[in-house]
Amino acid sequence: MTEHSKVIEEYLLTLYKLNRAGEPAKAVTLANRLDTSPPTVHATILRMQRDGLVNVTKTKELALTKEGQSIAEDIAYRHNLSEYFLCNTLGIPWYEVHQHAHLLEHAMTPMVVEKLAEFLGKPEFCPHGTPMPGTELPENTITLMEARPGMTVEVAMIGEVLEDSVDLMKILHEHKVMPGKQHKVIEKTEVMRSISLESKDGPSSLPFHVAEKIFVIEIPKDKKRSIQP
Amino acid sequence: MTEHSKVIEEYLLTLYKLNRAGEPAKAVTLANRLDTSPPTVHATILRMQRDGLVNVTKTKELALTKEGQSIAEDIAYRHNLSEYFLCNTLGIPWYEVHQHAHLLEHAMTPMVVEKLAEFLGKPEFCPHGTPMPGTELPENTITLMEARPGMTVEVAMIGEVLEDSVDLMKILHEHKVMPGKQHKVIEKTEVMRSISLESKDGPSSLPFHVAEKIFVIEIPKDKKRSIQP
DNA sequence: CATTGCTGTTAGTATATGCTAATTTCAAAC
DNA sequence: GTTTGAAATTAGCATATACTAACAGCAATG
Repeated sequence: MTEHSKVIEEYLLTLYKLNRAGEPAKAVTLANRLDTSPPTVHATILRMQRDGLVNVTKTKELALTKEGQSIAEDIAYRHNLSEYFLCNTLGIPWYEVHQHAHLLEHAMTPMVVEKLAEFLGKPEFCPHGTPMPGTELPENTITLMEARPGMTVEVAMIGEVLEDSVDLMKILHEHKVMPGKQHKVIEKTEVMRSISLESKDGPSSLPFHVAEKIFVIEIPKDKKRSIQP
Repeated sequence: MTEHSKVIEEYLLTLYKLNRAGEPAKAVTLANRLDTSPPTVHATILRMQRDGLVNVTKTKELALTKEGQSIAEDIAYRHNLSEYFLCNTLGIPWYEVHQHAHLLEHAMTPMVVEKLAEFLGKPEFCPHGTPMPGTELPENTITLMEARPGMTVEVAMIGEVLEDSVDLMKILHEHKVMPGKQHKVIEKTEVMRSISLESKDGPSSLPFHVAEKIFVIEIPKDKKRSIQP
């Protein structure tokens, strides 16, 4: 497993995240996510193919090779571990750790990863609730879009796409829409294209495109708020 | 203070260390330290001049500009802070933290630096005894080369040039030639070009070129070993 | 003073990463 | 089936970072 440039690592991680989110991994998507021109993405993908990191299907889908997958998981782990550290050890707010981890993830030797993981107690989720590679969200996880009015849900994970906007993250933070917090689904209006919630910290309203990226678990009535006194 | 590439940061840091060690900063030296060909160094220095990071004197000496100096200090701080963290928090052996810090130093945002410094209690020295920018070694620090037989000395700092060789560092570690440890200077032989020491952990012998890079403080007889029970 | 040798510099290349503009391809829509 | 529009690709270029080979400049040495 040779070392790869920051750029290549970024591409690998993005492909990995697209896969996990079940979104099609095409060159355009990379161009958008990475804020890079299509020709540049094209050239980079050629190099990645040459180096055995991705394969391009007939339908132009990008598929990670074994090697590419393995490296991508490694980067994702370093990223999530960094976020956990920044948040829980250094006390940087959970809604802005992403950007700092973004740099650190490319600068950790295997020894640092190992020792840091030990120090942190081998966490299985990052502060946004994203499971480390190898770990999964509970079976009964649904998106907030799928939750029905009347349900009480506990936030499990804030989709990684949302992490890119610190502003949005900050708003989620202010409304306590964060892993571990419970909210009651009040209504889902097509006209406003938004979902309104109610928690002990007050009401919130989330547009559909955001609700789609928030993963929650339904809490049976009798267990409501049992976790948060 | 714009952001600069890893490469430029390396050049700046190397120039900074040469300055502090009182060694002349020429292009060849950079080429050797950075293990890079002279033409490459030449080209890079041109860019650094263009960007106002260094000036080249008539005698071809490289001098950091205000800007260059300030950035270099910042990198040195990030490096030393990383080493301290890796050693004292993660428990990575002091003799091998350098290589890991070498990567981290280029990947820390100002916020991470600030929070990490707070978390670590604002240390003033790295595990090799190198003072953070702004801090100085005690006035009475001398090199081991300057110490005379019969003296008892306490190691203050392992010169940064030595850090590059993990093998050498490991040997220093095994002989407890590390910051805070006391040794008695037994003899200094011109023939062997080495200095022999004796500590409670046993005898050691250091070649002159190494002794030149080890900084120590003389311990008055009546205070011998007062620090290490 | 001429030679030797280190240092610096030029010339010529290569690769990774980026861009814009233009062109091709292909599937979906009319 | 032809049109249309998004996606992919090609062409052409720029910059940072590398290298080797060749040459220039200058100081120390004989």
